[in-house]
Amino acid sequence: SGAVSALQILQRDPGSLARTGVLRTAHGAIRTPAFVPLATKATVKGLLPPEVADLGYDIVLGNTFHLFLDPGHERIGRFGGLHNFMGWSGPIVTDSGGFQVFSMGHGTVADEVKGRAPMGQERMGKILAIEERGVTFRSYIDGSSLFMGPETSMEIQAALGSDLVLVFDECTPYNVTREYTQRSTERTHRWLDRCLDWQDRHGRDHAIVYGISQGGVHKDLRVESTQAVASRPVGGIAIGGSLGAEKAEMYEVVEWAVRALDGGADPRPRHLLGIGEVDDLIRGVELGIDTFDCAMPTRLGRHGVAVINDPDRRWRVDLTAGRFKDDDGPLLEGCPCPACALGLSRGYIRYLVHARELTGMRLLTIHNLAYLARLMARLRGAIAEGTLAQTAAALRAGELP
RNA sequence: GGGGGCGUAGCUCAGUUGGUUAGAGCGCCGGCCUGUCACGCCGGAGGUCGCGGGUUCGAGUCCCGUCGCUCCCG
Repeated sequence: SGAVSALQILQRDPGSLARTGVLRTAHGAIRTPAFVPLATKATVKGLLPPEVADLGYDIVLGNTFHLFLDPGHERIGRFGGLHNFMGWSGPIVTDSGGFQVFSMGHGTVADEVKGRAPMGQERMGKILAIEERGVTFRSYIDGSSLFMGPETSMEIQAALGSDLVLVFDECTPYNVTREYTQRSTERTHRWLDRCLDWQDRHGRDHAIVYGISQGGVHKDLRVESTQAVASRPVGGIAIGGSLGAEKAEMYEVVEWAVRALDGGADPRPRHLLGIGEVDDLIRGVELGIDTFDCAMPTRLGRHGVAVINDPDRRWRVDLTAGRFKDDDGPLLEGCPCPACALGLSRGYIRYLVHARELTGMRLLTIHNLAYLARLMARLRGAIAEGTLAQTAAALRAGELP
């Protein structure tokens, strides 16, 4: 289709579906492919906006569901919108709240895929009903019963003033029947139309509305869903829902979705929801993804895990392990990030994390985000220079300091 | 000198009228975290219940002695 796209593609990689460009929004441009740090509750936990920008990030992600519960979108609206409220002048993407419907019922993605019960006691029983009109759930703030539907989500995101708006969807779980996935996906499409109707009547012109592809891990459903989303006047396409239990399966599902977009030629921006491990970002870029978001670098950082160039250990080192108590070596040899530049030892950082000092969480959050920012910058540069294949191979081998 | 209290896991403590493989929190060790409810989740190791006797079918629980700590009065 000849859809107008906010994404200006500057270079395509001849050997893959990858592309690099600039995604223009009312609050500035995003260099793509890009990783988007999470500012779920109006802050990248532990960091100030200038620090996030200085690490090389153009955009952050806020969460409709959480900000709706507290402090409320109307209050944020009175503060002039989320940009003004949190002091971030760059682009903001807001997740619609659809994923929270999933997590309130199933816990984390890893738990659901592995068939484990949700972690914690408070996770279950929060979803009261998922119906055609929307979702009724119990507030974790005060226990009250609240409702969110497509129109609610759009209204909240409008009040927040987000630049990239994600439509309200149901994130389909892995452990459900094909029939459930199909019915859920079709309902998500009807919700998409309601979101677009709302946008036509009340929306801000400069907001870029992303539809969300569902269909789970079923090829026909995934392709149909992606094409259904792309056939609507959406400004971007996000890939969501269950992507499978293993990475190989996930890459396959993502490729089905991207190839369903005019064989990968659709110029509109594509976002891969919730993915952010190092090898997944590399492959995602090769599969033509423009933006990613993920809790991994920031959440793991707060839990004492650093992202490092160690492919054999899932790119991680868990500093809370006792063996680091007396480790006077650097977090990552040769790392140019602001945290590593201080010359602090693994032993010190382990101690801070263990003592639950905020500085420990900050240092690892900064390091992890800096690592992913460098990774994405390398990938963008490689696509522009036509060296993606070699660069991706080097990055997979752990050659990024 | 007289009287009271306490000694249970590395730490702080629970242990019902004596009843089966002695618990918790924290710490320790290991695993986990992919559209985030920051300070989380799961699992594991670890104690001859200060020591010595006694009563009892059975004692961390009762009795005696002893050692240590602590409080009050002289």
